[in-house]
Amino acid sequence: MGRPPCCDKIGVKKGPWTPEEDIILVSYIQEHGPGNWRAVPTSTGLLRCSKSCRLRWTNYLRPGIKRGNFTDHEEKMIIHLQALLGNRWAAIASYLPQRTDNDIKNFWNTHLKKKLRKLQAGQEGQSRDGLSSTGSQQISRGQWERRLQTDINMARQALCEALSPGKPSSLLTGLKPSCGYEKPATEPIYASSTENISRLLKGWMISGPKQSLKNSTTQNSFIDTAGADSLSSEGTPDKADKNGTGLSQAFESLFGFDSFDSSNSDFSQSMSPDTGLFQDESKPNSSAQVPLSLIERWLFDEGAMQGKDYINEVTIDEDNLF
DNA sequence: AAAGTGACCAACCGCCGTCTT
DNA sequence: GAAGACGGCGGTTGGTCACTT
Repeated sequence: MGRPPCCDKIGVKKGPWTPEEDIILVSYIQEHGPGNWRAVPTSTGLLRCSKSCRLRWTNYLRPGIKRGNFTDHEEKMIIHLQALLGNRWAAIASYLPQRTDNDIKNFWNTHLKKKLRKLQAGQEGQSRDGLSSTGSQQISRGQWERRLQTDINMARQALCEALSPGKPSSLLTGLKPSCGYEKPATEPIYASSTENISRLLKGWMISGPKQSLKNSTTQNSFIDTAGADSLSSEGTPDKADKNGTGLSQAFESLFGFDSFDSSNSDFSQSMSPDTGLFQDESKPNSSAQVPLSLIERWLFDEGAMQGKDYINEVTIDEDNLF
């Protein structure tokens, strides 16, 4: 006999999360830390299955998530890593600590696929003119394989050194805080969690807690309901991010902070790994993580690319594109 | 102004390996 | 060892918004 079910199938709510639900989930995790998702619905009263809670946390509420436009740097890394790893979004995301696998996947499907398709179409046009790219792609593939082998070795070495107490490793200096070690003081990773939380609170204020209050008796005392009537009760918080009047009070009430301005709030610091609140929170594959700086160096090795546009060197998996 | 279309993205679904009983 | 739930992952869907006709 296995374990008891995590949640009942009946009575489980689906669809978009309300800001209220977000707050309940965040406050629970603030208290208990992420993990043990099975207990979340029962402990919080959320009518969500544990899977949904975990997904909401990892893809939206988790501290340090960067949203919005991908930088050129990130874009290049994704393209290169996708060519190397395939559609293993979680693995790719492990090299982009501020991005979720879902985000990367969406970005790939909506932007990069098209972009690369266009580029390939352009290349095929060139090929027809007598400029075949097959040879260079084969060379490139060989280079990747050699480099991959090198990186695997380096990762192993880093892991060994990490597991050897009292033996600091230079390789580890570029590792992410999710590995459970002290991050460099200047590194901003996981520092901007307030953006997520403030988004949801702002969204709540915009959309108004009116309807969500109908179904809940918790977490509501701090909400200023003024102006909520003309607004919908559900929806993605950041899509309604227009004003946040009264949010400071709400935030203070919930988390005990004066402000949640993402740039310099106390909350931002409190949610950072240094203060321990989410120290246990981790991304996959942390222990065997290849140091980011090494990967980046490898990814953007000018010499390997011979000064050409690297995208043209990427061997594109047709199955992933079409 | 209304209808049509495409882009974007949050969330669901189903599979698989791991873990617990 | 077997059964079944958990946790994680990748693929896909559906709702919303913006832009075009």
